[in-house]
Amino acid sequence: MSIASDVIRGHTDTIILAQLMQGDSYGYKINRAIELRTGGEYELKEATLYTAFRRLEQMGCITSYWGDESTGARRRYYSITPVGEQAYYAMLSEWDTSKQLLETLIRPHQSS
Amino acid sequence: MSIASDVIRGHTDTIILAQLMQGDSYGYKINRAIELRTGGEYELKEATLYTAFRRLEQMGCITSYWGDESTGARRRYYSITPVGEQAYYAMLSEWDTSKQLLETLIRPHQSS
DNA sequence: ACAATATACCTCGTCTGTCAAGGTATATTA
DNA sequence: TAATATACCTTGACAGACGAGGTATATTGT
Repeated sequence: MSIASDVIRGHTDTIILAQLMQGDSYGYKINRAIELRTGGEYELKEATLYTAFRRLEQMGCITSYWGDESTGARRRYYSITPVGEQAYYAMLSEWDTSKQLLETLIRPHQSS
Repeated sequence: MSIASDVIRGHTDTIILAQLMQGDSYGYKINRAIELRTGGEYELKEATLYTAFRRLEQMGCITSYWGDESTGARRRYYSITPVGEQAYYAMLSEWDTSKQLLETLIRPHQSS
């Protein structure tokens, strides 16, 4: 993968919450959706993904339940909570702020 | 500080190199310049800053030398190398790519 | 029939970057 | 003479990412 993980780091939660804003989903599908949306350029590592689920659930941002698939592998579905929605909007807002800040700091500049 | 460090994380090196693209400078001054440019919204923690200097020097991106101040505290100046300049441009390019990618992934969207 | 692949979940241990807390030393200002 | 500003530094803890490993079911190819 071409994108350094340190640049994405800290956005994993936002990415997952963005997916869950569309409705309940499960790990594997979320990762496929991410892959699809980025044209195969990016996907979360499984370990990262499931770590994030645990973290988000503990923060009260998501809840989970087992699907009732009668066939195939079992799926654990995740649902975003009101707390999660709030957190999501806050993260979006913070992204906008820090994006501006970074643009200011990393572009060539002169004086001071 | 209002900006979550995890969002900035991974950009420390780029920020420092951007400063050094303007010419040689030293730690304290670089941090003051960052503070100035962001209107006081952001500054690197000292431990982070000096860790980054060590890392960048080891990567061959910067070199350092002691200033010849006859008064006041001694200063260690840093200079960006050709390797560092190349790395800087690569980081800028990666920022553009990952910024696009993130925009795609974190904004509200429908269907998959 | 059997292997390979896809779907789907999970954990453990390591690595890396950040940073709180602590330290040193000199110069200026109150 | 105490506080603040300038200027450097290290240590240890912490958190997030992820490589490597594991389990189990369903489908597809040969």
